[in-house]
Amino acid sequence: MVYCQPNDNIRPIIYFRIMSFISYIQLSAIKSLSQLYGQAFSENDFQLNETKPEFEGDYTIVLFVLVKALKKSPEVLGKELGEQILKDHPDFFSGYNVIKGFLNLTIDDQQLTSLLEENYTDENFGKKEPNHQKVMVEYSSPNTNKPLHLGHLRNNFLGWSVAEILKANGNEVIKTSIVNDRGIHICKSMIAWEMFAHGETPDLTNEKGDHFVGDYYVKFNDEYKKEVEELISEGKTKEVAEKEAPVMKKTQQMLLDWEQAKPEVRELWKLMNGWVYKGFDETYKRIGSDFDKTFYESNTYLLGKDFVKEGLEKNILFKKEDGSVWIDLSDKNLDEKLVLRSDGTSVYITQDIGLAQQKFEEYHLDKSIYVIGDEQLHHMKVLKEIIRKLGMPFADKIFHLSYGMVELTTGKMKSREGTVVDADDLIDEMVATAEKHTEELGKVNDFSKEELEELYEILGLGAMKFYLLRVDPKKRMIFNPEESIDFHGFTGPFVQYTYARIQSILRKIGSDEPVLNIDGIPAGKLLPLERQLIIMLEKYGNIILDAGEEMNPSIIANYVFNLAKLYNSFYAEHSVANAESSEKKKLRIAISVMTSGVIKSGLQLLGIKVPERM
RNA sequence: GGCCCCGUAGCUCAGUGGAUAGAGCAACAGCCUUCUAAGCUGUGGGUCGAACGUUCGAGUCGUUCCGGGGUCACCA
Repeated sequence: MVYCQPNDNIRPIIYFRIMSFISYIQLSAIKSLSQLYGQAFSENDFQLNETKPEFEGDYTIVLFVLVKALKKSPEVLGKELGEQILKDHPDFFSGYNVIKGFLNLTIDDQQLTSLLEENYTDENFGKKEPNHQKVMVEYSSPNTNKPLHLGHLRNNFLGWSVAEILKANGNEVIKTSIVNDRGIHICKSMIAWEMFAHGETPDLTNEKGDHFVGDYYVKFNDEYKKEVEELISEGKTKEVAEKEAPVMKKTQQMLLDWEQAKPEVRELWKLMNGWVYKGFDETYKRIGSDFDKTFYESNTYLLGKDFVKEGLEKNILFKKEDGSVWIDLSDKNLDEKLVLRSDGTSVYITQDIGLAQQKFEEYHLDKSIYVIGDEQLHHMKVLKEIIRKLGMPFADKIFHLSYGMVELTTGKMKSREGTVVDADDLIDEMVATAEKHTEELGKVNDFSKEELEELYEILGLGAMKFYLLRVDPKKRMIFNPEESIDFHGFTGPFVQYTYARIQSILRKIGSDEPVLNIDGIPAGKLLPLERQLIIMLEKYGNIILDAGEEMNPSIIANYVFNLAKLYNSFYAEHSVANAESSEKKKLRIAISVMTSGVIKSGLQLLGIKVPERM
């Protein structure tokens, strides 16, 4: 985004607050081109890239397109433009070189140290001013008949992180969840509990409520399978057996009773959902998921019926002979879609229409984001289309942030086959791994028990969140237990380690020098790694922008990893505390402070905390 | 079958139409008397699924094909 024209009367340092290097260079090039060749240019007339490490320079203008337009050889054009840019912005650039069709520009060291000095203690570096946009992010949205599993974790981490990234881009964000607290699946657990529990409760068995209820869901399926097999052995067909199994009939009756608000059914329902919520809350608290507003399907499942009536009157919807109501989407390459059953009850999509409407009315949203798996791409497309056809104004403000399934190395997760990775178990395992590694290394033996436990949580969850967020959400991912448990390389703990390492340096230096108030970082020749770090730090603002536009936390994860990697190379090469001169020491302290700040900030956008020591 | 997504190193993944396609893991070889070795440095490993096409230039864009997945319920 371009905010203003570069002007030689304004010192470049001013731009640091309002404009990224890359924007500044782009405008500089446009201006110098116009001056040179007497015609107007735009950012589409050339390409601006980061210079590849094997060449000298920081940013590169690709000249080929210009070569064509201006009918000059790349060498001549590059030289003329390089000279002109340097002449126009002598403070900002210190040199250029032309190789083939590439004009490589080098930023002046003084600009880099100025940028560092301006920003190195700024906790909000890279984040944007409020843009007065209201965005709702719906995520998590669990069923209350079984505990959360690995797939839910990807959803939760993704939703939470995207919400944070959107906040960092200046949006006002409302996090919500729609709890799927009613329906046949809940009744299954309820029936099984009535049949087999003999009054047991999570308190009596000392079990987490969601797991407790989930166990009865499994028991239901076992019983159901048994009954179906019995009926088949009595000579019934599979279809008939599945319909007539007594336990299934009971469950369907219970659903009807629930809908008629039969008190004893509602009471049991409330009781068992209460157990589940208690279990969920524990998990949510542990993984850091939170919601500004929770919708319950039991409150929203009747919504949307008004629109059916209205749609019928406007002839947008039509009724079939059996009384069911449909919408024809064949003009959008979609089929006819049922919106009301023949018995007059609503289907999933009917409530979705109603809830969407409620969200926009209640919160005056500019955008509504749904974090839902990609198996519902079709459903969300249909929903959007129906809303558009019904003439609701917010159809284009609905965005489905779809993400791929998490699969295991052994294949897909299936709850009925017991091949799910339970969320709580996985977290425990990751935290235990963190404990194991930490004990082996023995660096924090002086920590109290409480401090150690906190550290294990930070590291275990950091590893897990990073593992699930480092891949493009759109792609389905394979969960490899051995790899996920690795704390080396492209992992959360690696990045956390870099942070802790910097804190260690600063603690040691801080005792005799003020670390956070360096007056005047001296100019001077920067070493390659010093330059690279400052240039990389400067990019953070654009990274936040990209991640926001794409709604993709993996952009942050990749950036923060590369930053940590670069710092570690720097660390191995140059000493901060024992720098060659006091000027270099000041500079490197500032680089270290800013690096740790950006790491902390970036990880925070992923929902990952940083330890001061590890 | 229609529509949608994916195919890059042994594995997991990066890669705004631009220079010799990059990381991590795994393998191998080095580096702890100096700021945390959960680290650093190096080596090996690729017909970017295939073929055409567009372009000065294609892993990236288009078409076709091959392979994998999803989806097309009076389920949620």
